[in-house]
Amino acid sequence: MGRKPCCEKVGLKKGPWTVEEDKKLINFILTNGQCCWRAVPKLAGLLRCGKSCRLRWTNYLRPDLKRGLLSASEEKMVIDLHAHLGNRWSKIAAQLPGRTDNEIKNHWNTHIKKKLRNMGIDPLTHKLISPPTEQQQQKHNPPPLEAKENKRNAASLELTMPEIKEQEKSSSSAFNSIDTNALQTKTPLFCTYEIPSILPDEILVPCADSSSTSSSYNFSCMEWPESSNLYLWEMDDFNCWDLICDDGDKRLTVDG
DNA sequence: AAATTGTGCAACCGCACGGCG
DNA sequence: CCGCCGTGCGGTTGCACAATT
Repeated sequence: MGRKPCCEKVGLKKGPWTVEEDKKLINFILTNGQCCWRAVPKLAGLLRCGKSCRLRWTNYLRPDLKRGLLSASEEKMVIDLHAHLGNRWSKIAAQLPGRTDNEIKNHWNTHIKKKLRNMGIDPLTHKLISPPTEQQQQKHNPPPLEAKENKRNAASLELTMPEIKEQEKSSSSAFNSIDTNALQTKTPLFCTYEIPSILPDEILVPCADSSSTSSSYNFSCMEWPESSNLYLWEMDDFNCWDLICDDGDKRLTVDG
């Protein structure tokens, strides 16, 4: 109530960061470490608000970030953790070294949600999407998909199911926890109403001890990819930043 | 080839929380 | 205890690029 904005917005730059700005922020943090974010833009000579600087650093410039798509095991972890924690992306990200909450949130919204829906699982509750009543079925025949996903879903179902089945075969599949019979009984063009009625806890993520907290959640069962397609920065990778300095016109890219 | 539509992701916004005086 | 301040979090938006028509 009546609280001051986090920063004086007049004259501040918004939108995508330039290489020049990245350089300034990186140089500042390497020299001074992470201090009061509010002071960072001023001290670093940036026309950004502190929030923006923090976000840029944590989500993109941090040297310990992994780049690239989440591996199958990471995806599985995200699903498991989401079942426990809900949309607490920062808590989920804390369990996935090198991943940011923003990245996981985006991946969830664009990939995982879709996959779970295609499998007849509600991404919010991690339970089977309940079959509609007869009335509902009459109202919505054929059953509507979410507006934004209609077209793609209709086109991709044939592609996604074999993918899912393929993943299923893999021991490190992101979908190990899903009842395989439920999948095998479905045709590529299955709809959610064809899902066999099995109890949600039969197909859903194997929850850890309910008494466990997010910090004590045991992932010893998880397989950590040794050399996935991920690109993990190491200390030597700070050298990447030399490229930034040498190449002022290009956007900062660090993906292999 | 051009126009339209869809997708993925970086970044922004506003609120909540915790520390401090 | 209260209010201020800085920071973190989660939801949402905007835009570039890809796919489709």
